[in-house]
Order: sequence, then structure tokens, then C-alpha cells
Amino acid sequence: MSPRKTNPPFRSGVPELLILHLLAERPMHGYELVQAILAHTAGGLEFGEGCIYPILHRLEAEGMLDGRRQSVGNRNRVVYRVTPKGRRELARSVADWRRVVAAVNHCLQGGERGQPALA
Amino acid sequence: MSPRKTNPPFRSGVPELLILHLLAERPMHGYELVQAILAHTAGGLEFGEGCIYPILHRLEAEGMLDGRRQSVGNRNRVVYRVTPKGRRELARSVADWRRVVAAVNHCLQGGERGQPALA
DNA sequence: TTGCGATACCTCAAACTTTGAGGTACAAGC
DNA sequence: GCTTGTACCTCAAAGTTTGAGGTATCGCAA
Repeated sequence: MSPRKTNPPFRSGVPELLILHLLAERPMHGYELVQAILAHTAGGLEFGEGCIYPILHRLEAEGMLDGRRQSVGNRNRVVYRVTPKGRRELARSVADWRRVVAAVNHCLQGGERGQPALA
Repeated sequence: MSPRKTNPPFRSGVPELLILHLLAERPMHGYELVQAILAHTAGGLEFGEGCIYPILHRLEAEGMLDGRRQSVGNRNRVVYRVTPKGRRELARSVADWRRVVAAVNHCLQGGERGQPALA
């Protein structure tokens, strides 16, 4: 099911995390999501459409998102909402992110100490 | 000088950050560094040698690190230490990392609010 | 009424990162 | 003599992200 063969210890996962989180708050379409990420991170992070759309398609294919085709006037939109499976994935993503942040902070703050490590 | 053409908003940079930080604390050789990352992040992050060595080589080529070839017994080692240029890069890396963490946290904590954003 | 910019979708090559497995060689212990 | 650990290294493959390209509709202003 999961085509993830490797066990990536890091691998960012940030765009995916933000997508799941923001869509869990409010269903949106892709273009809106790109703007929302920019707005919600106070311009700190900017992911282009070329990054977001493929992730959206993949998450939908994996059953994490439910995309509903809508016509507003003569314009087409795909509004995505998070499925229960997607919510579980979100929880996992948040936990992963916190683990990474904790690990990096632990390293940055900790004034070496510990065992002298090797010679 | 910097062959970095793009303006990556994210791009992790975590291995590089940890390398510069740990070497600023204490000069080490590559193999030791791999173990040190594991130890200092309490096993939270594990970067293989295939990830670390190329970064070490690149940072040395860029003048961020100064690698000294040593012979211990009959064994060869390359002990790396951070140059002044590398320290400046470290400061930049830390700032980048904090910015990313702040942005993601801002997004995760902030209960939407802000403008209703688009229709 | 033509042209522009914004909205909205999409794709793709190229650049870059990281994994996982491969290799060499020496030293120590069993 | 074999295995394990140290220490260096490389590379293909998989993955991510960028930046630029494309289509089409809409509303506004010149």
C-alpha cells in the first residue's frame, strides 16, 4: 500500500504536513492552499504550485484527501478535504515533525557533554 | 562562488547544520561525526555516511571546513574543524532553521483567523 | 475591444538531497 | 583464519522541490 520503501529519518515532509493541517482546518482548493501557506507562515515558507499539486494528487490517490470537483461560474475547482485516514496521517506527520525539531534542538542546545565518543 | 542557483525556501539543510554545529564544538573525523549525530539527537536522527561524507567534502571545498589528514598508528583520518567562514555559515544555518521552525509552528498553532483568504 | 492581471488548473526537466548498498583497508579478538 | 569494528570512500536510485512552461476563464481598465 505504502510505496515508501525506505525509512527516511528526515526527508522534510513539511509541505505535506502543512497541507494536511490547513485542509483539516478548512477545505480548500490548490491555488488557495498555496496562498494560505504563504499567509499562515507569515511569508516564512513559500511552496510553489509545482510542489503542492503533485502532493495533493498523491494524497488523494492514497486516500488521505477527498477532492471534490466544483464549478463556480464557468471555472473549475477541486476542493480538498481531509479524510479520517488523512487525519491519522496528519497526527503522524505532526509527531514526526516534533521529533525532528526536538532532536535538532537537543543537539544545538546540548553543550556536548555525554560520553567523549571515540578517540 | 556559490553554485546555488535557486532560492530554496526549505530544503532541510539539517545535516549541514548539525555538521557545522558539532564540529564547531569539537573537531572530529567523518566516522566519528556520524556517531555523534546519532548520540546528540538521542537517536532521533540518523544520517548515513553516504549523506555525511559528500557534505563534508563540499563544505571543505567551499572553505567552511578545514580538514587535516592525520595518521593514527597506521590508520588515516581526516579531522575537520570549522573555519571563520564556516562559523558565519553556521550562524546563517541556525537562523534559517529557526525561521523554518517558527513558520511551521506559527502555522500549526495559529487557529486560522487572519483574513478569510479568497472565496 | 483589446489587453492585462488574477484566478485556477496542470505538467515537466533539472537540480538537489538522502538512502542504502557497495567497495577498500587496517587492527584486534577469538 | 574469521569476524567485528574503525575509517575512508563512491555510486545508483529514489525522493523532493524549484522554476518555468502550458491551458483557460474572469473582471477591469485603457
